[in-house]
Amino acid sequence: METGQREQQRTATERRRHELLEAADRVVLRDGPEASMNAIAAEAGITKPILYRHFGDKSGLYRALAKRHTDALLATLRTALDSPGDRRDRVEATLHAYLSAIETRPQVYRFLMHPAESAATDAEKGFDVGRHSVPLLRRMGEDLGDVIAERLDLGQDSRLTARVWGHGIVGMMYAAGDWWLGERPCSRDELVRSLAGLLWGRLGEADDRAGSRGL
Amino acid sequence: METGQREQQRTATERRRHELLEAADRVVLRDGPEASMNAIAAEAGITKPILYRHFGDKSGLYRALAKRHTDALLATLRTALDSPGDRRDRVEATLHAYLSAIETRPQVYRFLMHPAESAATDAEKGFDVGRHSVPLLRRMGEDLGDVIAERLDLGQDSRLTARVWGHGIVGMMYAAGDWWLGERPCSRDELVRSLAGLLWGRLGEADDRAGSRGL
DNA sequence: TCCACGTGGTTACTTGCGGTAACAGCAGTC
DNA sequence: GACTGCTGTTACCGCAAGTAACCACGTGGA
Repeated sequence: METGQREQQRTATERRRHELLEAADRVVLRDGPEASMNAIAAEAGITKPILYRHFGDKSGLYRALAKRHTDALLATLRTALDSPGDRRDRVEATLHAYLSAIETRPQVYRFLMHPAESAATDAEKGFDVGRHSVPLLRRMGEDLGDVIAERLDLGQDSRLTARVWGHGIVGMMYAAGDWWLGERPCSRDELVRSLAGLLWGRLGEADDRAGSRGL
Repeated sequence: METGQREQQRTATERRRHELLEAADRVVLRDGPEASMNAIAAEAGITKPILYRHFGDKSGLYRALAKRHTDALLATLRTALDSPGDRRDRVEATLHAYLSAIETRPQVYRFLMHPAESAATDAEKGFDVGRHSVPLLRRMGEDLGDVIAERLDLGQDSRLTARVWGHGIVGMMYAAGDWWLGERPCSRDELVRSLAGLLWGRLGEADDRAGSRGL
């Protein structure tokens, strides 16, 4: 009755990798993205070279870490995007989901958004400039663009418009969220409603202030 | 007939500082934000300690550098915001100004947006968390929020709504611009029109695609 | 039984960068 | 002439990324 020994063997290295990622996670969430490889190795109870065997270099480790959190966040947003209600309800639910995520785990958020990356480590230098790690913002923008494209009819150039909007809306959510997280100028609900109002065209409808030259 | 010697003396250090910034600029634009202090010093024809005397530390130098470019960009945007035409014309002109700026000098843009910062160098640690350098995105958001607040009447909570919109619109411009700069999926004009359409409420008005569950 | 070998682990090193200490030349000023 | 304040230097510290060389041990043939 072989208890799948060879299969355990096969996945042993993956499980080890997973454990190392858990340790790295703990350290990064405690010390921020500038956590040293030494510190991470120590947290995992081992020494540096093993980390390098598993992840190549620091940015490799960070990419693996970022991927986990990014996948989780994207899944959450997808769920919100499929919530019941009309279109505006869905949009507001998605904004809520995003803001709630960054609010409850700000360290994760900081790590994902400001990884202090570098990449372009000579190897791919001059090869694919600017294509460094396809970070969270891009992936969210692409995903939202896909959803918009498949659900909305935007006339001619519909696909392109959907992508533009995907990235634009994600950016709006990002910058407003980042600012809000730092200053906390209002409740989450107020923020969501203001942003939804913006997306629903209140900017075009608003009255000029008396005496101003108009925006 | 003193030729204002003491005044020249007074500004001599500032002029030196300016020269050093010029050199730093050249190196950063060539090597990216990870340019070393040694490299910058060499470009300026001097050695490291002088840089440190002038700017304190690396992030000090980077802040000085960023401030110059940020001020310039903000002035450009202000001008566009004051251009003739109706509100939508102004918004489109501003989007054009921004995209044109990042298009013509992408290295400057990358440097400003992804400075790979760190700050919190023990001194202010635990003091003013997250207030690290007030980067470009924040300043643009604040500025736009001010302009909106002074020119538009947004009902109750007008000031707050204006700030939210300022940051939101800037973020939209940023993320869409970043994506566009990397992929170049369309002309600048098409991008501007798509974004303006988004801001003018086309998202709320668009039809659901046949057979989809609706966004 | 012994040997080869992959695998998880270590110590000890190199390289390079941010940052600093200590010192030297050279104005102008009391 | 001594003092001050600027220019600049060489030479160093500390630390983090990344690597080389080596160790221990369980397994699987010959």
